[in-house]
Amino acid sequence: MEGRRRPTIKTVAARAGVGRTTVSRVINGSTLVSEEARAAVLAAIDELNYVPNSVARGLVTSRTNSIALVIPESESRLGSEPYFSAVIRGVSTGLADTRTQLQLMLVRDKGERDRLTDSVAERRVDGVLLVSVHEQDPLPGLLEDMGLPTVLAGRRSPTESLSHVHCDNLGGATAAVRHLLGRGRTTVATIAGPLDMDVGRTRLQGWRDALAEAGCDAGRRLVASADFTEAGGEHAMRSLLEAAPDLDAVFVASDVMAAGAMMELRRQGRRVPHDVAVVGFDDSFFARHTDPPLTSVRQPIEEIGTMIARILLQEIADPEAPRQHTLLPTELIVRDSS
Amino acid sequence: MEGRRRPTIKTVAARAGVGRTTVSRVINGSTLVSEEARAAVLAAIDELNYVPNSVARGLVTSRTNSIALVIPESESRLGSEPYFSAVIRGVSTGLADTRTQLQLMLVRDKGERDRLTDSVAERRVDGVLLVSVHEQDPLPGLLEDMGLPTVLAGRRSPTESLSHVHCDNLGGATAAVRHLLGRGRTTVATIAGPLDMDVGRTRLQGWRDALAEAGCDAGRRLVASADFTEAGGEHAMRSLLEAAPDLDAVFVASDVMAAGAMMELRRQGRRVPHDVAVVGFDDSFFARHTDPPLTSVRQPIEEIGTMIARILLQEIADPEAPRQHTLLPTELIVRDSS
DNA sequence: TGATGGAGTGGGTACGTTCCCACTTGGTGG
DNA sequence: CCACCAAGTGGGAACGTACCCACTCCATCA
Repeated sequence: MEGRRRPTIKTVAARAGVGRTTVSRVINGSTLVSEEARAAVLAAIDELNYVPNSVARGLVTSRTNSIALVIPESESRLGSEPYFSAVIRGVSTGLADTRTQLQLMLVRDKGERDRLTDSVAERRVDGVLLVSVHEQDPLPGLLEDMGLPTVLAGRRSPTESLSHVHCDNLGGATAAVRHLLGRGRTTVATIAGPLDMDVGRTRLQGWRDALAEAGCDAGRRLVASADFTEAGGEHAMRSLLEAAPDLDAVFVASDVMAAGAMMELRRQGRRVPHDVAVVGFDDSFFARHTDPPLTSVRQPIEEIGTMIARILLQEIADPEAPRQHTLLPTELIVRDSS
Repeated sequence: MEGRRRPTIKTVAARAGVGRTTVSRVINGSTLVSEEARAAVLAAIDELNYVPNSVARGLVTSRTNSIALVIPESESRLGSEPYFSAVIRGVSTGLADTRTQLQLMLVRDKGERDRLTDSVAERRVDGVLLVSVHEQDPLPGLLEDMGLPTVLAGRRSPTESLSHVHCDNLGGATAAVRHLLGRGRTTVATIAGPLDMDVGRTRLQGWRDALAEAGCDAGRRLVASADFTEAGGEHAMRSLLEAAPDLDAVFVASDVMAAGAMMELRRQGRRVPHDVAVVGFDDSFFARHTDPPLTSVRQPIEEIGTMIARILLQEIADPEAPRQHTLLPTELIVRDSS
């Protein structure tokens, strides 16, 4: 009882004693169907165990009911970076009561990048979610030109034209630095994220703003930048200690980098927080478990994921709708490292 | 220059002055095409910027060139559990030089489970990758009945019929416990994973085996089990300390649970490793950063992901091929917690 | 009573591709 | 000189659906 092929809309129509169109109407919820016909069709669908072929449907509607989540990281960041996991979970939540499927595309090198653009060109997805975009990334512009609905988590620049959702990086960073100053620290350095990303630049600006308003030094020797990886944080910490051995606090633009920085501090015999206070960003789950537990700026990553998914669905439904720019708040979580 | 619709195979054929079939042959690499025709077609494709419509292709070939990765976790495990991220990355690597797309399906509740089976019934994927399967999970059997190629990371039981890749949980667990005994510990408890999962039972068995071979107590009071979450680990540690206040070591079946267990130990004033030695499982990236750094059994998670992807591709290409069962080695990484 | 119109219906067609098959060539064997 | 074949080719059909449109009812209204 397995040999028979899958039933089609035609089979159902024959079984229910109606035309194909009527079956189609029932499936798609049209009201122009008599109760009688509807009941017959539903019974037939149930008996035959019929499921519409989404590929055939996609051919005529030119919709695939699936979206792509693009994670363009060359390094091993997905492995260690809870950020991406949280976004994925949030996106999945945003799609929860939809029939939209989620395609995950990790873009780590040229080859994967080509596969991505091909896939998009083949119209295998109705829209694209972009995470962790760099300022000069050609992909967003490409997608915009193709007219494919696109929503970003984060933004390329303060004048971002595409719909996007991001968190209050400026406010979070200034809050972190004010907190450090409030604890009596006088020489607050920073490990910034990549400076070709808005998130990197904005958090750095927050550091600058807070120091400026307190009349403190915000010289170049107190700034290092890294790529959001642990090794990057370690290396940046090393160069900071060289350039500014007198620093007594560091604001680090991500928890993963902060973990690396703390390893380097320990290696050089600086105690946290006694000698150097440390504040991270993200409030990752492991911030509670570092030695000492890490003070961090919490951002609602999962919520960002949910929102970009919802906004994308709206843009797919109505491509003419105006672009949406959403800003979510951050919150400082104080632990023992500061 | 944007208004025109996408070129189809017909457009290309007209441009190249050949028939549709010839274009199709060129695209699909058939040898029965003259050099002349091939060149003309390739030129036309290039000029028109033609990309085959994969949906139309899928309709006739009944292949979608995409597979599903199913992550069936009701809790917030994807967020904190580096395991899933590593699997995702590995799978992506295994798909790297293929044109196969990866669909991610988080199954957290009944609704998402229904969406999943519908999606599979609609034949929106060519095959399925299953992670973290519970013994009584109906899904693997369902997929097997449908004749849809399926590969598991882990297994339901030692007699698993579906293709799967897993690591040497038994060997890893015994190595961990032997290590603890070798350090002079005498009362080694364990926090096992869920006992309705093979991975939970097997790691528990490894603990038993190692204690038995040393002639040590492996009584029920030394066993607690939890759901691989941090809170679960905390709670399990609490009940262990109640039932066996004399314990001087714990083998924990995952790093995340170990992190929770260490928090509880600290809360109760037990020093790690002085009073209680702790060994985890997974060697997650944060094991180096816990306080103290966590000894852990390393398993090649990413490699597991890559292998299940490759095996699935093989089964899709040849559904009659025999099922494959692969076992990968583990390795104990000793740090300060033991 | 005949015109009007809305509800309900189903056949034809298009979506863009692959595959089957029949057709043309030009060369080779008897 | 006539089969014969193999390489190369292209038209027709099929995949399973949604949508356009024309059609039949039957109630309503002038």
